[in-house]
Amino acid sequence: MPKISEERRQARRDQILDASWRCFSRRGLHSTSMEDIIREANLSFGAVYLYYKSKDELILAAFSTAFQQMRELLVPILTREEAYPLPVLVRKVTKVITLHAQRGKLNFGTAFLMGWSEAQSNPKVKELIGGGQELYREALTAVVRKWQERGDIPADAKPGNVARVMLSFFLGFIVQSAMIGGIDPETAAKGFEAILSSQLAHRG
Amino acid sequence: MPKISEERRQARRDQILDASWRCFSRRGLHSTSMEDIIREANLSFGAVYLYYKSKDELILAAFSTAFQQMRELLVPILTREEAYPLPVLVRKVTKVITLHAQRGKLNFGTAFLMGWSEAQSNPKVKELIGGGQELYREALTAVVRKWQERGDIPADAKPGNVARVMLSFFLGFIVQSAMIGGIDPETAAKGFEAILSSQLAHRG
Amino acid sequence: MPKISEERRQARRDQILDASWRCFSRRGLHSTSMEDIIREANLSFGAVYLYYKSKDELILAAFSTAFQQMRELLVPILTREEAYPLPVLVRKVTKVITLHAQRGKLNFGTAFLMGWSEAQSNPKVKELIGGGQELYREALTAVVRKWQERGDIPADAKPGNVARVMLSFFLGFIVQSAMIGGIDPETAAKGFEAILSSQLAHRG
Amino acid sequence: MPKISEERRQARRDQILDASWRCFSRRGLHSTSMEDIIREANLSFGAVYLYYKSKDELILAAFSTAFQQMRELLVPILTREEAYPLPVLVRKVTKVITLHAQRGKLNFGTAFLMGWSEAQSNPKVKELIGGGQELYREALTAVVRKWQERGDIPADAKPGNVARVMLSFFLGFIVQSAMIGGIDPETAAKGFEAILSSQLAHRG
DNA sequence: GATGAATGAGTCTTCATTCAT
DNA sequence: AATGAATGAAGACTCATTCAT
Repeated sequence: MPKISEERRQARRDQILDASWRCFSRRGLHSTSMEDIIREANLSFGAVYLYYKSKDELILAAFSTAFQQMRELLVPILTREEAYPLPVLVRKVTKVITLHAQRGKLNFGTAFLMGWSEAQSNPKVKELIGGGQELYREALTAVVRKWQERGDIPADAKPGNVARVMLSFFLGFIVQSAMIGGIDPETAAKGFEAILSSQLAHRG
Repeated sequence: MPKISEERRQARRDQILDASWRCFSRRGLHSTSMEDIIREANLSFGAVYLYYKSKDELILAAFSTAFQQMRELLVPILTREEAYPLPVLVRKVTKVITLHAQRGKLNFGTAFLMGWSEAQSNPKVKELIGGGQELYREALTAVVRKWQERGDIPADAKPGNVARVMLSFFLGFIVQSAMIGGIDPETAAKGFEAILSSQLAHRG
Repeated sequence: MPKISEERRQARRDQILDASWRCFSRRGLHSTSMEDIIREANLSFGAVYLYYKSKDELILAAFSTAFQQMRELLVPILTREEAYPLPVLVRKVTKVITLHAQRGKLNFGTAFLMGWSEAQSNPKVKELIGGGQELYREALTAVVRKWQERGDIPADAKPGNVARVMLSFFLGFIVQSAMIGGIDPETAAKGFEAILSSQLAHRG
Repeated sequence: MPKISEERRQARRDQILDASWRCFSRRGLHSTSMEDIIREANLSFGAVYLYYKSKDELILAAFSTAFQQMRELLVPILTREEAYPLPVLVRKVTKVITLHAQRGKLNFGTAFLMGWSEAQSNPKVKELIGGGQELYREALTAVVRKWQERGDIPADAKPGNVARVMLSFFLGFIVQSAMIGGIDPETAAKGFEAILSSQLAHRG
């Protein structure tokens, strides 16, 4: 039985993860040494290893919580009984992304880019993040079906295709925000409205 | 004046970059050691350092050429005198991305994710890739203007907003392809067509 | 004056030493961490350090008791008023070694090898074990003298020489048993009997 | 193809092994750090890892060569066409052990004790050393058979038993020499002669 | 130009020991 | 007396880079 409370234990874990993200967003995943994190967290070497068995486990936990936090904000928006119309959905989802990305002093948007990159050579990270994206894709497919039911979208369209386009846009919103900026929820919603009002379909 | 011909010199540089990408796509940027690359290229330590002063320089060159190659394929599509209609544009651009990503045996899609991640902590890479994205955004803005001129899109819409949405989509297409797949040019084009045919705008 | 009874104190010390030997025989002296021992003994870090000031002290105590236990079994055999004849002595001593080595589930034979090795770089252990061996050598010398007195061995032989041969054999019996096996008290006694019955002396 | 000659490569490996043994005999196997060895060999960190992949591999090589060297000296003595009489064999074998143990400044006798101890928790070392001991036991069995053929030893004795006794003695000679000394080839031979001249057999 | 052995600072991780509770 | 979280020095090993040949 631990001497410290589960609460305190969780606080320590959070303290370490927070320090990790401050370091990661400054120097990247692999240029951040355990010593960097340890100093940033004001802990000792041994203390960190008391809570995370290895740097790999720490990295996985860092992504896990970061992605989990955002998922908790997004799921209610995506699974709402009455689906939001497309521009509203775009505005709400990108707002969550933007807010989440600017939590505290650090830019969390970079976390996503790091995660996707890490996933290319780290199977556990790939499973973690890939699983999340598949969940979003399914949720978006359900939204598109609701749009079809109420006649917003042609009934003969494949909802999966539209969901894929929407997911691509949201993922790309993250990339564009982190890389060159100049895009925000309002911009994005307006852009989509213009596309929706277009006569382009007749010329495709 | 170099003792070997410029031609031969360029061949060696390409040989090193090819080997680098084979390694990078297998193990990631930072888990790949110079020795990995050197062995993959069948060269000696000294030889590689004769062509690239450091690993950082090699990484920069690797991204530079990789992104340059794709840009050469995309620019003609984006700057065409008569702008392609949106679904056609989507199909053509995603096709280039897909083909470029599957060049040779290695998955080049991962290269983008690695680049974006590296950019977060490597200013030179950020400038290189960010500059490219801004170029694409400008080119897309020009395309949107043409759409407006011919009445495809409402004249009062800001072309930059639509360009941002399109760029987001293309970037996200890369992410989704590399992370969970299940998306291809046809899927993407069909998804956009469904959105264009929608009545959603009236409910936003 | 200790707050817990001396009896209880000794029980705790034994509990720790037993756990130590279980660990040592599994993983060796230096691959066993204090935590291994603490977990094996079902105690806390602080508890162990209450009884042994350091790992070195614990190691010394572990060897001390292990060698002490065997000495208590061997001394009566070696100091018997009427010395056992050589083959009988061999059988009795090796039997004690064998039994002691297989006490409980763990192979105690390895304890000797570990002790000798540790002695090479740990003066206190060297003194402890070396002192014991010198005692055995003296006891064996006394036995040989008795053999001479009753005419078993030539009177002009140096008893110390014979004692040294016998001690070597016993020590080597431990080594051979632990390393490759295939030797037991009966084998050993039979081997010695064959040597004793030989005509080899006349050809030396 | 290596730039340095195989000869030079071997010299480096020997240089490292020599330094290792100087360290091992001073501080023991596990209290010797790679840095100790590196300093002793006047090399750099990387250089040692160029020749031995890990500390474990270095330890294995150290034992392998140490035991190999002695085996090359002992085998001719043990496999001689006309078997040496027992006291002569004892004198010759123990002389080799003694000389080998005092090669250079360091006491190689400790190497054996370290090896046996290490073998208890290191399967590769156990196989290496155990295999060697089995070889010696077989060679000694062959010697005993020759003794029987020429009538030195009773024909009905099992040669394996006598060989086991002899092997035990030789192994124990190493232990006794390293631990308390006071034994040398002459002492050992004299002790055996006394035993061979005894009347003990009749009282066993 | 080309080679690859050598360098050594830097990395992750372990573990004996302490001390506030 | 007892606990176990915390400490931090020390260990094995890696790897970008250099330079004698």
